[in-house]
Amino acid sequence: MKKKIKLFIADDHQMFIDGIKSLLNETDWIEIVGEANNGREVIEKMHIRMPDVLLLDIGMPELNGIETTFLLTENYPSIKIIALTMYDDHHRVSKMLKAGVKGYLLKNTSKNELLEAIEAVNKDETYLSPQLEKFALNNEKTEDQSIISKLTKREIEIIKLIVQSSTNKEIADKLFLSELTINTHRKNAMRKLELKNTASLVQFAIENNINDL
Amino acid sequence: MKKKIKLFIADDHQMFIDGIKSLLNETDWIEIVGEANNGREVIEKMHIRMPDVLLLDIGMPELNGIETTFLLTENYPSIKIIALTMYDDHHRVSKMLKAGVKGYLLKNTSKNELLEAIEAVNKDETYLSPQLEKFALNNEKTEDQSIISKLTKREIEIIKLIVQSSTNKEIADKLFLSELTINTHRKNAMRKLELKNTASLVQFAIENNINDL
DNA sequence: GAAAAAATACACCAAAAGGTGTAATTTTAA
DNA sequence: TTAAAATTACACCTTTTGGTGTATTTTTTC
Repeated sequence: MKKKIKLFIADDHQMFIDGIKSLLNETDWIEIVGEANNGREVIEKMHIRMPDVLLLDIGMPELNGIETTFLLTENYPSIKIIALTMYDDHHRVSKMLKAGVKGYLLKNTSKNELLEAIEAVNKDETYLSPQLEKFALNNEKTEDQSIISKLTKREIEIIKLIVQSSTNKEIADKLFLSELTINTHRKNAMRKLELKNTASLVQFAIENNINDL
Repeated sequence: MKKKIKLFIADDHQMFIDGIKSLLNETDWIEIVGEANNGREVIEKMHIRMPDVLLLDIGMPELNGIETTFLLTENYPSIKIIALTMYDDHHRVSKMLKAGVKGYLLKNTSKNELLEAIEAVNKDETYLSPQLEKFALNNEKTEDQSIISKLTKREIEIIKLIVQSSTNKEIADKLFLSELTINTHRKNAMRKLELKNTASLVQFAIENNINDL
């Protein structure tokens, strides 16, 4: 019999962890060596029994997925991380892959896919949820040609402040710029994103996590 | 041996369903008789093998938790529903209890709590996650004194459309009302919520899931 | 069936946002 | 070391939002 794969599970929903544990205990080639409910806890517990594979929910509090991944791959380069997410947030995939994850799974996939993913990343292969693969592919060549990348640094900065309910005047005061300049950036950003008003801009920003860009 | 409790699971994350199934299969007094990934599917599949208890994620697409609960308790008054949620959205608890759920569980609780909840509701008792009980208690007297409950039906309807980036004029056309009326509702809602502009209104609406209210 | 709440609609007016275009300066990258 | 991109700033003008108040009608609730 082949050697068991040592697995660590991190998710802020204990019920989900319990479920996955039970699910994986049905196999004889996976052993669960640890669990955590947030990023900080992962960092703390990881070294106790070093896992081969880490199932990491990227929507956890305290430390988010990207930060945790960076910290972990720095300290434990051999760890294979599978990012778990609820949303089809494909714009994050490349970011997470760059941060060092080997797999990217949506939670609305089935048991079988999970097992496949664990097996694949353990062999140092990359595994993406089928729904995500198409994005990853045209990602190879076009890198990050998402509409967001058209925005300049200043524009993103200003959008963040708009989402925080600041008016142009307030933003201008904060950044020591003319209110007219802020308005120009705001309008330019909206033209690039093809958005028609503040409501859609805020929506867009939240959906696309502009805030942790 | 006591009769097995027949359980139906509804959650939009297949992986979660698979986990819970495996978890519950470890017990000998629960039998899973069905599963679904959205509210509509629950309605369709429910009658095939009538469950005693329904585990219902309230954040599903197609039909949300409250709507699904209403439909189900109307057609199957004997069904015991346990609402599952990720967030500590206590302002929804009373609403869901009124809609007919017998239990309310947060996903960040453990396996044991889940089993306790299933057992309790099957005996027609009410079960709430310990974290929620305090809210339910002062809920008895203060009902739902969340700031949201100050909003009228019309105001909520209009906020939803604002979040969808509609202008007052567009909303007026859609609802066959005067633009001035829409503006009045908008301003009244904002005064009640103590919000100063569209950006904060959209933020608030998204954070508080106004959309499935 | 009276009182209260909600929905409708307006006046009047101020502030903010949004559309289009020009232009000088600064930063970045080829 | 230039060409390109980004940042800053303004003009001119329209539309949309937002604040405060009044008032009539409709719906709910006690």
